[in-house]
Parts: sequence; structure tokens; C-alpha cells
Amino acid sequence: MPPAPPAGYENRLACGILNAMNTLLHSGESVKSAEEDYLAPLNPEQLEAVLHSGHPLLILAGAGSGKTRVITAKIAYLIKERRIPPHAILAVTFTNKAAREMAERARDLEERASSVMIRTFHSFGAWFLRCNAERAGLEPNFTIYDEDDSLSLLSLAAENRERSELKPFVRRIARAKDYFLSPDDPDLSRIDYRKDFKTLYAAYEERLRRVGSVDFGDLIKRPVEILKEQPEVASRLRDRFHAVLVDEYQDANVAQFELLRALFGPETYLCVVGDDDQSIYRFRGAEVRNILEFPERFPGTDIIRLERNYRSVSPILHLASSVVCRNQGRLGKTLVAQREGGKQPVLSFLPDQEEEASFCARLIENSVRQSGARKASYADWAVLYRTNAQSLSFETAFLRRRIPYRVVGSLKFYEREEIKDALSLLSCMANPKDEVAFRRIINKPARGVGPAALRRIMEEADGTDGDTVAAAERALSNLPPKARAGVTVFLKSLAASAADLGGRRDAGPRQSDWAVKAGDGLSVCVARLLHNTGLAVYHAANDESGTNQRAGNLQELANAASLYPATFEGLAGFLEHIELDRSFEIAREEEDAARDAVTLITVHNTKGLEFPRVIMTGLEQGVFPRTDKRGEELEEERRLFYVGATRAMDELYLCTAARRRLYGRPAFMRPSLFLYEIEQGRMRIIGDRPECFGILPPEGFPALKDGLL
DNA sequence: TAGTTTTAAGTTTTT
DNA sequence: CTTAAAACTA
Repeated sequence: MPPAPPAGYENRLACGILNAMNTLLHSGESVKSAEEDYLAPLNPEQLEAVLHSGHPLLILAGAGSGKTRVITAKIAYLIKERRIPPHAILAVTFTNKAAREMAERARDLEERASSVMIRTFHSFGAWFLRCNAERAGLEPNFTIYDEDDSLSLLSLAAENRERSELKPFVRRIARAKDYFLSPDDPDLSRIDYRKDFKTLYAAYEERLRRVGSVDFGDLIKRPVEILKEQPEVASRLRDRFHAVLVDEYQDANVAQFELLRALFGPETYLCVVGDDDQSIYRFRGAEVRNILEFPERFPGTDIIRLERNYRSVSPILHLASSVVCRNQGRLGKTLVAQREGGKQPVLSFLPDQEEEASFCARLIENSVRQSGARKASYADWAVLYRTNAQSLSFETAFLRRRIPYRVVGSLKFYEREEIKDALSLLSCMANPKDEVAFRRIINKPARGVGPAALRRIMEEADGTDGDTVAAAERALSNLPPKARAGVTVFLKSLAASAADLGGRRDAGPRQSDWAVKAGDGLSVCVARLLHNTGLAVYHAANDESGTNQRAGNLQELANAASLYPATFEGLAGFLEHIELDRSFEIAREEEDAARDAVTLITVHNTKGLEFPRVIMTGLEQGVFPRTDKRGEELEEERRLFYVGATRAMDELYLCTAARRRLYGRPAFMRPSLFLYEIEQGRMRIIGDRPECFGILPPEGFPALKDGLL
């Protein structure tokens, strides 16, 4: 579901009126209880966290300790009791899903919370950059590059190198930005000491500026740069936000920490919530030290621990804790299960991944067929795996047995060729300097524009400030007839759509019969562009499955645009949302969400979720934990295991296979190190014991001499 | 230049 | 095994 466009003025007006009414209604002592209702369900620590004020606050919230409840209650409290204007509150999350959930739950407690700025770090950065585009040297309608676009851009900047060779560099550039390191920073060697890297990074940056785009890292790094260099901007922002709340703080990287620091002024109330045991994004630059050292970085910090777990029955919590407590670098919490009793977790040894899948299928099927209190619904179940590729065997097994399922996150709607093409087309409109988008789309469908013709256009672009669209127009006379005709059609389509958007760019006359109907917003314009450029027909013809999937996907994309106004700003907003919210799903979602179905999901994606019954699969050395990871990286895998296990409320199952097809070929597997780390007696083992497979625990495992499991 | 065939490569996790 | 890039032919 595409997120709704920003709230309008009338919302704020309505809130103001409600606010006044509330004050009138609740002026007497007798109605006090109604006002404090939202505080009633809180335990003493949670309440303390909600009522806290003054110094910066670090809330160490264990898994299932009611973290979101505390944040949302705090938002309500700040508005109701502390009289902080809703628009002066900023709440930052890491995922769009978390942001949506927080917004929804906060609104349930306090209507005025709908005016609170609740965004992901990246979306906040994008908002800031659009407001301060000139200061950043950007057009307000800049485009946002994903990793793939960045790779294309880097291969333009280093044309003598192959894409595959550049791929690791793109990753490291992103990493450098996570650590707030510029090409000329002496600390850059911490990412990669080779001078190649510095050169490529610098070339990439220059090119990125020229095409008027930003990448994900820039959405954080560049705002921080502006705030550091221009104190008046920083102080204006500090004036605006009186309270800043951060969720999942353990996942913040260095640049995001810097952003927080820039937002933090003497009057700012800062509250971060996190759990060092759930830090699982180190590979993306997350710094556990951010949370470990928070009190030193923000002197006077108060710390509140939430250690009551309301989610899992105690055997599950004990199992999870017994593994994660092996980590060295942790603050150390003792989670106390509030739910006594419950079933013991089950470990199952399976011969291969097919058996693993059918084991899960049987398990689920049996539970659903049960009668009485133990009967489960499909939706109670989640199957967790380490990598998206593992979902396949479950999908086939579930399909065969008619078990309804839903795969979370791997849909990658936006990564489909036809969608990327359409987005490139739109990017060309929003930002004609976007060379990556232009190159992708100029010869699709085939317009007779080959390397030679493209080079001519790009030579022109050097003289037009990088404006590829204008360059194409100027190069027309220099192109061979076929290319000239093709490019002309392309340019006309763009111009016509630009006219739809208010015709800011030199467009032809606006045709009244094509005028955009008010209710349809951008979508008519998008649909027409896809049609006029021939992209829709091209993909309909190229649809291998023959089911018109691609045409349908393009239609869905156009439909999704209807929420946005038919203006250039609307277009930029639409593109931004698609680029930042990868969970963008096809409109069947409502129907889909209501369906009773098993959830197939990566462990990373489960953060913040909970399920009555959870199966963790693929618990083998090399898969989970992944390659032979050591030290910090192994600790992160361990935390990942912890996150997965603590998603379970009532029942937890663990699966490990002896054989697995890896990269096409079958491989013999050994059980995951983590299975050996589980405290003895914390689970029931079914299926063949590992010794039947002649499998030994991972090398150097200390418990070896104490006997297996 | 377009489209097809061959060959190679490479597979975490996500904003 | 799947996907992507490179080479080749029409």
C-alpha cells in the first residue's frame, strides 16, 4: 500500500478544534480518568518512561517488553499533558512499516498525534533535502538512486571497468556514507585503504551531483552536512522540534547519530528506545556503540530498562536468552517472562530441505485441523528463514498441499524490469538530468538509438548542464533518420505529460480532451506516458508468462499514482515514496491481508512482529549462521537468532536439515552452532539425532566434551 | 542496431 | 539453478 500523501491543512484545523473541545470537556477533576486511560495499561517501568522528562532518556527495551506501546503513549502524553504542539514532535523509525504502525497506534491514543512527524530516518532526510534543496545544491525534485542505479552511475564514472568489478565498490561507498565519511576523509581507510576506492568514490560523488540525484546514504549524510555548516538552519530545525523520539535505536549508524546530534539543542527533549541484543544491521553500518555509548554522548542521560516480556511463554524466552547471553559485547538484561507455563520448543532434524518444507506443512496442517483450544489458524504461523532464496521450497510444498501462504518482502515489485523502466521514465520527467534513468529508457522500446547515437546526445548534454532531455532535442539533427524519428516520439510523449503536470517545462499546448480529472491525480498522466512512449505495449508483448502480468503491474503502478496530485511536486513525491518504501505492494493487499495465510519471511523482516507459532528453518552452519562468521559478525548472527526466536508467543519450532541444495548442487550440512548453544533441557528433540547423520558440532565448540545437546 | 545465443558469474540481511 | 553480462549473427 503506498503511503498516504502528507496530511493537509484541514487536518490540523480539525485537530485544533478537537483540542479546544478536549480542554473544555476535561477541565473538571471528575473526568480525569478518561484522559489518563492510555496510561492505565502500563507497568511501573513503562509508566516511568512515559512520564519522564528533562534529560535525554535511553530506554533499554527487551524483546516483547511493550516498546511501541511506550513510544505511542509517550507521544500522546507529550501532547496531552506536556502541551507540546503535535507538529513539534518528531518520531523516527527505521522501517516504513514501523512508522505506519506507530502513527496508527499513536492516533488511537490521541487524535492530534496525526500531526506528529513520524517518518523513517531516510524519509526525514528526504523531506529535509526537499525543503532545503538549494542549500544542498539540488533541485527540489531530485531523484533517489537505489543500489542498482548507483552501480549504473559508477560504471558511467569509470567506464573502463566492468560492472561486476564495481559492485563491491558501490557497497563500500554506501558504507562510507553510513559512517559519515567523505572521499577526502582520512578515516576513509577504515572502509577500504586502497587509493582506488578513494578515486572511485570521489568520481562517483561528482557524477552524482551532476545528475542531480542522491543515494540512500546522502539522505542522511547531506542533511547533516548542511546542519553542521549552516548553524542558522540547524537552529531553525531545533526550534521546530521540541521532542525527538527514536525507535530501534540500536540500528542507528554513525551518520544517523550525527543527525540526531544536529537536531539536539538545549531545549530538545530526546528519547531513544532500543535493544542492543536486537542489533542486526551491522552490515549496513549500524553501530551498537551508538546505544552502548549513548549516555556518554548525551551527558545527563537517564536510563530506564524494560525487562518484562509479555510476548513469549517462558520456555521460549529461556531458550532465546540462553543463546544470546553468549555474546560478549552486550549491556546485559535479564528478561523476565510474564507468561508462565507453555510448551517446550521443539527441535527437528530433517534429511533435506524438501523434508524440512513438508515437515512444516504437516505441522501447520495438523494444528489447523485440531479441534478445541489447540486449534490454530494459518495466520498464527510464521516460517522464518535466513535468506529470501529459501522461501522457494516452502512455496512449492505449501502450494502442493493447498496451504495458503503469503511471502513477505521478497515480492520486489519495484525491482521488476517493467517497473524500473516506468520509474526511469518518470524520473526523466521529474529530473531531466537523471542520466541513469535516461540511458535506461531512451532506447526502450527500440528507437534506433544505439551506442553511437547515445554518445552524440551525451556530448550535447555536456553543453546543457547535464540536461539529457534537452540534449536529446538539440542532438536531433545529428541523428540518423531512424533514431531521429524515435527520439522525437519520446520527446513528444514527455512534453505532453509535462503539460499534464502544469507544463512547467517547454511543453506543447495543453489538450483539453486529455485534461486530468481531479480525482485521478497523477495516475492518468502516468498511464498516458506509459502508453505514448510505447513502453506499455512493449512490455505487454514481452510478457513471457503470457498472462499480461507486466501490463497489469504497469497498470497497478499507474493506479498507485492516483493518490498524488498531477504536478511536478506530486510526481517527485510519488517517486520518493516508491524509492523509499520497498514494501510497496500491489493493490490486492487489502484482500490479501484479510486472508488467513501462513507468513513466509526472512528473520530480518520479522523485527517488530510477533506470531503465536514460529518455525525457524535452515539452522545449519553456513546458512544460519551464514558463512563461517567470527567475532562481531558471529555475534550479530546470534542476535538474529535471538530476534527470530523471540517473535514466538506460544510455540517455537526449530528445523535443521542434513542436506541442502546450495547454489544448485547438494551439500552436506552441519547443525547450526546456535543449536549447541541452547541450554540443555530447553527443548524437545524429534527426528533422527545428529549422530545418525554422522554430523559433528562445529569445530572448536566448547560443549563438545560435555556431550551433545 | 536488434535480437539471440552463449558463457560466466554469484547469491545475506534493507533504507 | 537462476540471473546477468558479453559475444555473435542477421
